Amino acid sequence: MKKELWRNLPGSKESEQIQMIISDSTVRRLSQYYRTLSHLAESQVEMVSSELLSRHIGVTAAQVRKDLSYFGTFGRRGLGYRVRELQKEVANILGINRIWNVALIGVGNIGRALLDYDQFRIQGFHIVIAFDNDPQKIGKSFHGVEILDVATIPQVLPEKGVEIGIIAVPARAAQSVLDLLVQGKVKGVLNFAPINLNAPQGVFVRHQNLTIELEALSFSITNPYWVK
Amino acid sequence: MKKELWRNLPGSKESEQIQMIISDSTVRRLSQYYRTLSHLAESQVEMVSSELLSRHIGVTAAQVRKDLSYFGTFGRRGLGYRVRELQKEVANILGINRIWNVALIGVGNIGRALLDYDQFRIQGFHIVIAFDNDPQKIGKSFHGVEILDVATIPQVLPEKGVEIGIIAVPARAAQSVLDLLVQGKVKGVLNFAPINLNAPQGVFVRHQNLTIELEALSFSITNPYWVK
DNA sequence: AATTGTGAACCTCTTCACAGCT
DNA sequence: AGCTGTGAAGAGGTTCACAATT
Repeated sequence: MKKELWRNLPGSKESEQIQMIISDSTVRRLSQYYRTLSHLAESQVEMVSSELLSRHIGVTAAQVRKDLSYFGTFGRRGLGYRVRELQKEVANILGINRIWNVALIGVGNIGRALLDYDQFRIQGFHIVIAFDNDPQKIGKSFHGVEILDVATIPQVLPEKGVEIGIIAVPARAAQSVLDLLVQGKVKGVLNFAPINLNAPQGVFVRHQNLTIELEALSFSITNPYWVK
Repeated sequence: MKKELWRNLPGSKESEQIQMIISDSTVRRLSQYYRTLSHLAESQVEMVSSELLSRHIGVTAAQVRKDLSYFGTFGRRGLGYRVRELQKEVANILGINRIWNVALIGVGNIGRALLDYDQFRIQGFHIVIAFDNDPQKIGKSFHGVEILDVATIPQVLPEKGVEIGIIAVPARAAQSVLDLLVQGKVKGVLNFAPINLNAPQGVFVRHQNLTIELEALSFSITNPYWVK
């Protein structure tokens, strides 16, 4: 009784165009399931129930089962899920069963911290090249990663097989950097600049805004009765 | 016809206990409205419509008006909102009309980047003290911020007037650091460690997970038909 | 004429509850 | 007996559409 998502293939007939959208919340939880499954696998745990998995993440067991059900049937009724098997399945779903080449733009304090951040490499995201517009930095290397002129982005990215860009430049420069990344044919961008960016259809942009989170904390502390 | 949220005050009668919950999405958008309003104010713009504000953030105008309506009536029909007035109101709502003293725990690569990150100070979040468990670092200073032994957290935080903690330690140490912060009577925590944390009622914890965002990007690129 | 504030409609996500396997 | 997979119900968040106001 396998149920799977159908791609909205270009050539498919009207009647087959069942467009299924996976919510951002589900994707983010999948990433957390993957991390938990990795820990369990390291601890030699063989089987796991949706109940146990859910407690590690802080959601309900039904939520875990529902999330997984969008992609297939991975468990055994009465038994649970095989840890290593499910870990592999989730990696396939997330597309992290491979190496992603990443470019970093902006080698300021945040950029340097990211270059230094082992976790990216461990998870298969390899920063293979960096860019800056500061002549002092261009031509140098940081943590074994070469720093080039931002102007060369469109040319260099395809050569290096880069598909993901990380923007760590000031807000005023972020949109023009994004435009260069688009010229360089990246498919996804992680933006640390606190500004909304316009990307063409098909280029995915996600935002990581450090002050939003602090301000949200400030709100919760200031108005404790207005939050869960 | 002013409508405002009522606090669920401890002494209030049953019938008055109208518990209004503000969603996380609304709070995060408020933070973005504030940033946009600040830019507009710097540019000497006097009035702004919900339509214009919405386009800066990438939401609908109705969404902007609905978000603001939870807290009062700030606009003039036919005219829009006064930029500086609304900016102040949003600052009050978010609780950022003041200085927050912040403690940083973990002076590794991420921690150092945060110490170095001007934006926090500009937005009124002052990192006044840092902690680590590395004897090499304890006693030193970084960017004018003293680094103390994590063991002293419960004692030092009240002395320094710290209400917010930032956890930038490895996952395995994060829960014990949180427990120390709770002893030190912090009210909110921003956690960079990729692990779920258990906090007592009344202590707010938010997570900033850098790899979740990259993995979500990987999902979007790998399955473009399954996302918006 | 322009724009807000807001109930109602709509849509999306989460939880419930139970049939179906192991 | 235990646990998954899932349709249906429920809860929550967003958009619509229009009366009210400047």
